[in-house]
Amino acid sequence: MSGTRDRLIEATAELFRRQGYHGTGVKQIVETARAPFGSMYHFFPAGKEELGAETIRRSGAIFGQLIGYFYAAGTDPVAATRMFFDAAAQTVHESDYADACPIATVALEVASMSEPLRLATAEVFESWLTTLDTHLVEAGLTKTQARKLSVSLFSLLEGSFILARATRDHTHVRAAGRAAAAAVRTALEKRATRRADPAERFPESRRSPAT
Amino acid sequence: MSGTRDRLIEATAELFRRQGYHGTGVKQIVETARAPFGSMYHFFPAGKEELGAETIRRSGAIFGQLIGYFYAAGTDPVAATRMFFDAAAQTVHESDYADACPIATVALEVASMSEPLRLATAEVFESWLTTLDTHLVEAGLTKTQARKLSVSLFSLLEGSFILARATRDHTHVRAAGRAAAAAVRTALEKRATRRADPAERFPESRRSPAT
DNA sequence: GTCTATAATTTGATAGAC
DNA sequence: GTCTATCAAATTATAGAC
Repeated sequence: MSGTRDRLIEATAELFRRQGYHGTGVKQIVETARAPFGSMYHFFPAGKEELGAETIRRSGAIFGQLIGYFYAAGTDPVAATRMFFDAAAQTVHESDYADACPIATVALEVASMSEPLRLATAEVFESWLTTLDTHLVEAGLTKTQARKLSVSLFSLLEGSFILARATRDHTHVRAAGRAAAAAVRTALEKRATRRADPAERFPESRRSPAT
Repeated sequence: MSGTRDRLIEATAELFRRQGYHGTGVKQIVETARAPFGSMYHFFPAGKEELGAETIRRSGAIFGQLIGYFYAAGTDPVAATRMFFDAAAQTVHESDYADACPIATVALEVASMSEPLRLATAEVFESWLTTLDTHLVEAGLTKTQARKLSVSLFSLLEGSFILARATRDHTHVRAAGRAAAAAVRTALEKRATRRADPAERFPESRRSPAT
């Protein structure tokens, strides 16, 4: 059917990832997509903002699937974390520091500028956190523990993406991945400890002198 | 003398933080700074890019001083981390999710677009890491340990800023701060352990069955 | 649905009077 | 150094033929 619409979104996604929302012009989008100018406003009557929202959701879904692929059911969360960050670091490096998070740049740009676009980025991020939550809960964490850890994993990834792209040093993403894996391991150990040692349910007991 | 130049930079800094580089027009800058249009090109002959680079360095220096204030000599790094993230979360909240990192948006925007601006952001980030490194080394970590931890602290802060602004939930920054403080505490404990127990210098020994 | 021409506005930047 | 008028180009968006 209308492959043009898809090409427009794919082209926009690629340009947004590298240049952000305001750094990408509509003209550049239709040129990249090899689509006629008028088709853009045919498929997206509300213009750039509508195309932007659609692109954010599409890019977010794809990246979310990638997260789900690494954090698949039955996979060790510690290993998954290490592998995911390492793969991300490799992609950042191989793309010459162009391809990191597909929507982070746009998210920061529109956070205080466009409520529809901000909402789209928020929904995407929330879906990523939910994916991580689910897997961490399967691994034994409570929902509260899982959510806190998911926020840390998200932050370590996104923050290290910023640092890597700015300094052109992808090892920052690997380093953040090591810290992330350690955080996951610690969280899982705490769970194991609590289950194995009921006394640990009383935090006050930890105030006793170290052995 | 020329307060006009300073006002231009200050206005640009404020606009960049909220709207990014491409989302901020030169006209808007001079209006915000209440400066005549011509003055901009008088003080910054190379135009927006030159003003942008100057602004990145200025904003970066101010935020770097803030980091140095929290991580002052003699301060407990764990407490400093918790307090810094909490203060950041509060600022994000009180500014209605407008004021987070002063240069992160610009850093992502220009990473693949302008080498002079990218370099400015890289230098700023590097200076922040160095400030953190110094304090962590004073607290007893090796340079290698300190740098890894600094990258994690940076990433947790920047990543949680993205999440907080997108979702309009500043508690994400607090949560990341808790994880950051925990990472600092763990790193310092490892240091203490190694100093107290020379056997720990041989990682292989940890492979022995748990007691 | 496709494509071109063009409108309307905004962009970064300059010239030149004061 | 200040300020205005203005430029050329790029921006988003529309109209209308095909």
